[in-house]
Amino acid sequence: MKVLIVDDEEMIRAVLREYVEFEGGSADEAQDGMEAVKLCRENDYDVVLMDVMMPRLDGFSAVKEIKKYKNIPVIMLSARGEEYDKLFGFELGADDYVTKPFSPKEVMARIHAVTKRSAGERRVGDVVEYEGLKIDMVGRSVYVDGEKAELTPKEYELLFYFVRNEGIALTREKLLSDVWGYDFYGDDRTVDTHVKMLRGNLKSYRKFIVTLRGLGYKFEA
Amino acid sequence: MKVLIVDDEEMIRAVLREYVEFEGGSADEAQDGMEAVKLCRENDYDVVLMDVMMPRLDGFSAVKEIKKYKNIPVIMLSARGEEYDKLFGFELGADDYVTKPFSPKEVMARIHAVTKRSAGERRVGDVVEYEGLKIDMVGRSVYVDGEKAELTPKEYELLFYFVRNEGIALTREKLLSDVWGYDFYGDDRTVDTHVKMLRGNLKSYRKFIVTLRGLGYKFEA
DNA sequence: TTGCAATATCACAAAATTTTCAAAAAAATA
DNA sequence: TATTTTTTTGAAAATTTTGTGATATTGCAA
Repeated sequence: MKVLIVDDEEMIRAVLREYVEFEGGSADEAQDGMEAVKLCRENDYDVVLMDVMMPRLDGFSAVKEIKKYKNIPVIMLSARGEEYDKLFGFELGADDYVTKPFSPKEVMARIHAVTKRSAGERRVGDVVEYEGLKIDMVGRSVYVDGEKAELTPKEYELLFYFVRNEGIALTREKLLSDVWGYDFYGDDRTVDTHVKMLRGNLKSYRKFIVTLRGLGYKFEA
Repeated sequence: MKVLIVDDEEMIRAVLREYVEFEGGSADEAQDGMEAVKLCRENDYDVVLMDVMMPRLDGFSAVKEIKKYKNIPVIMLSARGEEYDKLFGFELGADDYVTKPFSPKEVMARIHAVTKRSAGERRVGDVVEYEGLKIDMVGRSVYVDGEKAELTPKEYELLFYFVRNEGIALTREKLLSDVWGYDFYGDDRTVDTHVKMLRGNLKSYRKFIVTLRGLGYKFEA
């Protein structure tokens, strides 16, 4: 497995490289987006780990550039809570993201996930349709029977998260920690309210969001 | 939740302990790495908060030592500016780090994050099938001859517990303590009622839940 | 700053679930 | 077979959980 690690902090690169090599992979390093683009043009990588905040060319722009000519899975580093929102604002093709601070163990798990993703699993960049419900995660738009649904940012995030975890039972805690952020300290029932609003906007397709009594919710088409 | 707080400053230990206990957890304290290693050998903690700079045995060495024989999540507490130290800690098996001065709220959030993370690593068997009985623990759904069975939360939990302990004789006491919780104060016969309901929902596959007279029940396929 | 939209909290009614309990049924025992 | 023990069952009471509307708070742009 060949990995490209893009981060301006040498220590982070070193730690990630160590983990990749420990598992028998090899890694190249780039200090910024410009270098990353250049290396990707010259080499074939199985996956790119890309920091967001970097000098010269930032992670978002680098991904955009790389994806123009090569379809390599990209995992973004950083993008916490609020930045998660921005992630969708850009027209990028990141396949996954990891919030800092991350444990290298977690990063490795994501690498394995994106490199051998099974056919049925969803990626951030997919456009999916369930009956008359069309969801475009890159364009950040949702259509209900052909009509554009105006969702709030949280509603988009929640829906996208549901879709990426189709068929999986999700507790309120899991939703709060993954959609709101691991440092969200608040009421469980906040989830309920947002589910209510989201369901309202999905009109007849509210049925896809199933209540799992005593547990939480699940997206099921 | 049981936490081990390792720091040579008594003030810091006290503050952290207060927050842990406020949230219903309990905390032990160690003044240095040596003490921490000793306590970890003797007790089971859910998470360790470990300072880096300490007399006798520093935080890194302590983590290294502890991780040799126990896989406990460790959060490093490091002073600002110790950039190198943070990452070195990661390499040695720290699961997260917090820079001083930290807000107790932040520390608590990280505690929740790492404890959830290690708990989530346990793989719940994906989908199992016994003849026409299909059980999907991840999706929290059960199918009887292709038709979805609508179970109540306790019925799901009970069934999943049975399946995870296939072929093992389970007393009512054991079931109550594991499925209902060790703090359940109530009638033994409650189990019977739930077994009845569950059997009813499993239709012809009720046969898998075997009554062990004078003992309890067993799931046997 | 104000005003506005988005987000979060809360309380309560409605709905669903869990528990209790006692009678009936079944199994074991003598 | 009669007796005892244990399990099954049904039904009501008690409890928990969810959906929703009202309200408070936050964040942000003008």
